[in-house]
Amino acid sequence: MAGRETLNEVERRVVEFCCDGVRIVGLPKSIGEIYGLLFISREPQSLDDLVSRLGISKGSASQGLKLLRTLGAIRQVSGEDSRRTYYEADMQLKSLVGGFVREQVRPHLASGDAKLKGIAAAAATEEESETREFYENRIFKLERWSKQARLILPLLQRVLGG
Amino acid sequence: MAGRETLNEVERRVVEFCCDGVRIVGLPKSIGEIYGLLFISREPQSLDDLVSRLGISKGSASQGLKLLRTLGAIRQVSGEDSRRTYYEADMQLKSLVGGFVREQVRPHLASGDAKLKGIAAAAATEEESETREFYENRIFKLERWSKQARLILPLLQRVLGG
DNA sequence: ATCGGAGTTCAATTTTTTTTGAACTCGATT
DNA sequence: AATCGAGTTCAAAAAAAATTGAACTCCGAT
Repeated sequence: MAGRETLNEVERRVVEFCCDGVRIVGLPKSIGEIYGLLFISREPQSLDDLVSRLGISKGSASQGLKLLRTLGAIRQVSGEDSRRTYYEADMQLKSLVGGFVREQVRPHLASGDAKLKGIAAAAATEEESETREFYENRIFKLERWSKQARLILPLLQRVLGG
Repeated sequence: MAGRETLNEVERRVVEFCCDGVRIVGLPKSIGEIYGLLFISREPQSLDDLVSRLGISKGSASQGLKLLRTLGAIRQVSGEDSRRTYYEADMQLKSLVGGFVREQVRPHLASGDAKLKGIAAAAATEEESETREFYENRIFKLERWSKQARLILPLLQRVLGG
């Protein structure tokens, strides 16, 4: 059963639902397909199961599984064939969001902060004092935004998780 | 001054910063450029100012302004030439996020909910009772996620705004 | 009522992102 | 030590998204 080559209606719909979901957060469709199928499968699935049931390439499946692993959205488990690796979905929204924040959001915030420093330095060289003050005021706003973004993250965790 | 054709260093850096920002939330670069330049300009800018200073096409500028207007991220104001429309940036993070949620997030949540109904209906036709129960359990989880996503939104508003 | 120019639209083009597939690695099997 | 096959890699192809630009609309001035 775990190895049949087509999706039933529930599976198809859940896979599509997950595609929509990952697109919202800017991840490619194949990620949603893989996660979706793992999510709605009773048995753990191997890479080749995903390839044949979703009709995607080995390359996509391999890369998709890799990303989902780094996000902590799936888990490796053992299955019937001892020399394959099988996967199942982690279902805690908390850990999905946590992984996403850690891997995709925090790096951006960090590089944003670095860029803000550069902007401030450039503004400091502005000679006309009114313009310089205007710039400093604007930069202050940007810095506040960055702080507020950071503030959201632990809050998210709290709502979803503990 | 408002009409010069190049960006100074502060302007360039702020524009780039905003590009990065909008990419995170999945909007095209041109949106970030336009918002960024309005954000860091002391004078309101017209469509043609944006075209010449950012080096983008009229089409892009027009479409970008339209989207930013629907998000409530910019405001129309009057400027020196009475027959042009000038714009300035709305700087309240609250209203930016509010507009984004209203225009880009809520519609997805709504269509997601509709799809969940379809999944539930499909699951109800599953004949094997263990599988059906498994599906129902999974669908329950998806429904809970959807609820939690909605829960976040007002919370966001509260942190950023009121 | 015609003209001029600001702004919009959308099909074609360009750019970016995603997916593919064939060559490869590596560990287990004979 | 040669083979098998699961999984990875990455350059090339395909698909998707953004941008352009030329034709258009609309309004105000002549």
